[in-house]
Amino acid sequence: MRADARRNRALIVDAAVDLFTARGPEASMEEIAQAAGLGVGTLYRHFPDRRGLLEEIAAGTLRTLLEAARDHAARPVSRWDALLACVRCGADLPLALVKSLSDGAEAHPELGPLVRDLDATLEDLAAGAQREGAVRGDITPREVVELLSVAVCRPGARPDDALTTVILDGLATRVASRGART
Amino acid sequence: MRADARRNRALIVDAAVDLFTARGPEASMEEIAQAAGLGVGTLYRHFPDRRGLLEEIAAGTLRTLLEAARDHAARPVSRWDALLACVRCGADLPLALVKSLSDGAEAHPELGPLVRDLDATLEDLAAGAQREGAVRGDITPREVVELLSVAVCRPGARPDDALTTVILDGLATRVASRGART
DNA sequence: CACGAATCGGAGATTCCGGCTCCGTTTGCG
DNA sequence: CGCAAACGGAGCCGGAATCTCCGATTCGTG
Repeated sequence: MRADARRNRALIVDAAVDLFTARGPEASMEEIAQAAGLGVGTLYRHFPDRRGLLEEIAAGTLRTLLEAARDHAARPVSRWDALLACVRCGADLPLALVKSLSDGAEAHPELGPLVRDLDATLEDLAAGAQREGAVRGDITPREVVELLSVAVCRPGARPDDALTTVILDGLATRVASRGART
Repeated sequence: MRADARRNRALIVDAAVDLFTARGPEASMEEIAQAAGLGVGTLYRHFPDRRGLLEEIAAGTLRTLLEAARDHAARPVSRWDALLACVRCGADLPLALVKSLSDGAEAHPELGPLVRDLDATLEDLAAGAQREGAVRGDITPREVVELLSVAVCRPGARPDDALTTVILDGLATRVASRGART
């Protein structure tokens, strides 16, 4: 593969992540090509079609996050800390895009297993955190994970912005005396 | 206006609220007509175009909520309770739709003032609740309102579901001893 | 440096889809 | 009963987005 081809492929992926994150998965191929500073023809030589591009990005993101989650889950730290670590990991990934894809009706068959695995891993951590007494017990692990994904799967979400902080605090057991998150 | 015409108009509005809420403001006129059990022609006799329909629904919703907010603000209750009352009021309104409209780029000029007035009223309440010590002081009133709108402006949001409960708890000052929200 | 192969660019053919119209048919209502 | 108001939905229209195609350009190697 020629050097410029590889460079351009990366430019396309970067531009696509930006646009998809900013404007949702219906950003046009034209826009993406333009944002990458390339022609549409180039875009289509690298990816068969819009879905191909979306799937490559989403699958990569999910794989990264899943690996990170399993990695943290395997560490000898509290389940709550492991969960927090996952939240922090998600910060630099285009999760808003992934969420809108997996929410969106059907399609994207290859994403299903990844989403399922990730959910299972996170729900496991959530249940553990509840058993530890770090997370309130009056909601289901599923709800804990959903809450966290609301916090994290927004365009521009940061692990220490107001929404995330408030959700994490709301999730924490009242009596727990974890240090201030400021 | 003939009786059936009035009835059909109501059917259209109901169907449109449902569809717009469920699928966002790009639901097609065709779908709406079908969901209302009517033909497209009928829809277009009642509303000039898609935007007209959207605006009528959104403006009505905003007016209802604004009036309720001002009403609660005028009552001699704590600002926090007034804010909670507003959240509860929002429960039966199609706020997800309104939010996606006012977020969505430009357009809809007549919605601007309503949104501004509503925001001002709510931020006022939020600031008051913070002064009372009911709401944590480490975030801005603006952020408080944004947080509440995240809680409330979702399809299917209920004032006592997991996300709303967690956000309200996270918003509340830790030391405050408000009664349990279960 | 020169040449062939790989890559690019972007105009435009094509397809698709939703908005809106139009007019023959039906229905309320006095 | 009669007529005006309301309805229905097939289809026209315009625009938008996808993807193709081929001449122009660039890489990199002998």
